[in-house]
Amino acid sequence: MKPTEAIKIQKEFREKLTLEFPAVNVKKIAGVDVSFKDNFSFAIVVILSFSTLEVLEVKFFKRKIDYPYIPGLLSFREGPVFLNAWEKIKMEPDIVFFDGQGIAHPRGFGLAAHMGLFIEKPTIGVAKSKLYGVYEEPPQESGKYTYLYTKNNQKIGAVVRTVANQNPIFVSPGHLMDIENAVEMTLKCVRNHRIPEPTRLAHIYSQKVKKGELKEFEKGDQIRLI
DNA sequence: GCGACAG
DNA sequence: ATCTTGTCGC
Repeated sequence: MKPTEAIKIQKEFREKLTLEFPAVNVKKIAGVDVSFKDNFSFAIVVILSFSTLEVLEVKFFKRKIDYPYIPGLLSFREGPVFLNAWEKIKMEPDIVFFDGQGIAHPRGFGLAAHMGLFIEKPTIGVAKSKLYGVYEEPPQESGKYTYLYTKNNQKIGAVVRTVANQNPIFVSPGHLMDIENAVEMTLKCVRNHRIPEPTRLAHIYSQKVKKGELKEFEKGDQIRLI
């Protein structure tokens, strides 16, 4: 697909986003990440308990890379392989965290927003750096944050300090989500690292998968002696 | 034209 | 993202 065509699709589908979080009781959440090696991409989906952050299920999918990295078009590179892995998940998470932007995007349609429409689930974008928007540096204390705005002063996300004196992360809602809930839920997933658990674990697992060091599993699979 | 630019 | 080991710092 040509970039101009992909951009047209983003402008068309952003209209379908719902930036409101349905009042659901969040029990299980998911973290997604994609890694690359040679000519292959490896997508990982990790299911966690929202209250304990315990890992309940891990599934992955490998396929050839068929799209280049183009700023603003990340979902066309990582989306397909993610959807392949998503189909393997047996549990049904209430929220899905992605390693990238939600609506904090040039056309308001980043990876988390795009995938949210596909899977019809509330999604949140958690990026390590900014793609689009203007903001003021948040205070150095953990848990503090400032907002991300478009050039027209429209609020599109938050710049969150998850760990004191460490670089902030960029949080923005995808689909079926709002900024306040996105920030609140993201902070609840932070343990002792800058990156919240869903995305952090997905990243660790995806690194192991491409090295052939990870086996998929789901709760109950654990083999134990005794 | 110049700078910015998720992963 | 990836190419890559040890090393400085909280």
